[in-house]
Amino acid sequence: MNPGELSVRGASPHTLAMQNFAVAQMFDDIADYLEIAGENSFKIRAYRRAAEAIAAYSEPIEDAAENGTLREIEGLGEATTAKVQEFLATGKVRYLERLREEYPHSLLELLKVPNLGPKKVAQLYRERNITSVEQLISAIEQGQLTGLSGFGPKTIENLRQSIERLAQMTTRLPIGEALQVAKNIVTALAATPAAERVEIAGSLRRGCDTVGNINLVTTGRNASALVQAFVKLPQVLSVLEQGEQKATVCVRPGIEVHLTCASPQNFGAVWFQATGSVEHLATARQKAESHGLRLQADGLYRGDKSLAAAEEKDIYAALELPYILPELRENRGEWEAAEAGALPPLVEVADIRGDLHTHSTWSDGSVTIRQMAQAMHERGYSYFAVTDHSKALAMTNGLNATRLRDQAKEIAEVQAEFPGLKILRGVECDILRDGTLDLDDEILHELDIVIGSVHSGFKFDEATQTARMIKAIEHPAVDIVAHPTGRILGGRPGYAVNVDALIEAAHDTHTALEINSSERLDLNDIHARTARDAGVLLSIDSDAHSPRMLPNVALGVLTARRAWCAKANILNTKTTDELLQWLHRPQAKK
DNA sequence: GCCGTTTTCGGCCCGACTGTTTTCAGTCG
Repeated sequence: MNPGELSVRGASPHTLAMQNFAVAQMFDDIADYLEIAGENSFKIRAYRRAAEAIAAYSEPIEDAAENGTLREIEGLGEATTAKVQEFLATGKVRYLERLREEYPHSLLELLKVPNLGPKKVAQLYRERNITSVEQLISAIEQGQLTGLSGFGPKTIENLRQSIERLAQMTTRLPIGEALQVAKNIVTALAATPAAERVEIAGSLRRGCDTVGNINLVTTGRNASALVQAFVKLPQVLSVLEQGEQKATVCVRPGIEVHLTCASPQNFGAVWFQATGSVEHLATARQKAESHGLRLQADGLYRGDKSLAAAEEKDIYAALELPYILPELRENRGEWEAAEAGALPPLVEVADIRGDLHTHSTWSDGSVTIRQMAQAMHERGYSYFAVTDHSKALAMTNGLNATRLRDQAKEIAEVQAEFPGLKILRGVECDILRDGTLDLDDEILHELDIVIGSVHSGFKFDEATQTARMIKAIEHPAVDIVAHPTGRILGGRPGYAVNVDALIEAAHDTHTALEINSSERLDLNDIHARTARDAGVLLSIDSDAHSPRMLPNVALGVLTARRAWCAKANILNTKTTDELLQWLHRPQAKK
């Protein structure tokens, strides 16, 4: 896809947010090319910062361009401002066009292969004329890399495995991105005259952490007009299928959006079918049969007679069951629970009273503690924890004991300005390779809250990794273990670790485990369910490095709901007093 | 390329690991 296209297509008023995305992408592309070109690393960082600044900008970037306030955005200077304006005016940037003439666009895909950085990509291009992942695979298979300096047998084997893993991960879209894409289309479609109701269905509605494609269900007076409007949306790159009642389009390479039009009378039945899961539907069909009913893709039937099912609850009612929420529809016990009248009450975003994992400019966060406090206050939170990185993570300017004590002074000042918001002194302390913590006990015990995290040693075998993490869980100072499996959606799988053993240790030591709501969603729904069943408290945190990441907790809440979590299973639904009491809990630590 | 400032240019994000080397380059967090 040519990112330039996005901007031209993005001119519709319903896709303003896409402009920020497209402009940020433009700067990221420039940075990628410059890396391959071996440019000055600070120049590259300047372009990355510009990309981040625009992605983080909360208003449409074209408004800032019109108002002449682009330069006020931190990270944009003379050169980048000019490029934003050129891009908005023409959909192109000549500087980037020149880079594209020099380097094939597919080289940027190669950069996404783990263990393959800009230097090696440039080398593969110069010395073997390899310009794409496909060509790299074939070169490896045909032994064309042997003799290339820096590419020994281990490196080549690592690359082969990296490409395999990458292929597995890029076929599915992380839920955060999928929701953005879907909401954008829903908004645009809902604004067309033909639409009455537009709803998200499929795995996205069930809150799965990644989705293969996006499903939408609509009603409207004129189905074919709706389909027409859908395939003509500015986001659509190509139309894959088009009928009277449904259509499938491609909105990003590999990402399909299916639209099904339903009549208002059977909307519930169609939405139910389009939501899934396959397993939940199979059980539903069996139960329908035992009630003398038939569930089909287009509705609910008794014999040949179509029964009205305008809402999903009509389907469950026909099965003499209470409504089952989409997040539970996985055939993981929801039918039995529904029959027993024991469906769990699920935690909601509104139950979250604070955020226990956040960063500030003291380490790698992009805003000050004061700015973060203001954002927390605006969200209506009762408390939040400042948990910057510890010194082992040197790249993030991690804190030692001295700086943590200096930080305490600033926290006290900001605390005085926000009397209704409890600001906890914390740290995200690295769990070192041997399972000890990066800071000594004296400073850790001064803090209100300590998060333990793994940021190194990803290649340990399972037994070593598990023992290392249990050692940290057993440390008396550790309150929460963050992102316990280390996975990044669409980025990397987690390290090898026995999560059941971690959960057991967390249970024995009254330690909470995190559902990290950033691009990780770690723990995932399955592990979180195990933790919940074991009575381990879960903390749904944003891991925010800027205020714009705070709303991500909604994704963590979805994961918790898929794990059958109620409010009581979540640490940060506690009131401030309850939380402070918990932080002083008697710990069965060894 | 951006920023801050001493308004004209120097500083900006570091350290460990891996695999390849034969003393270090590349990648990653």
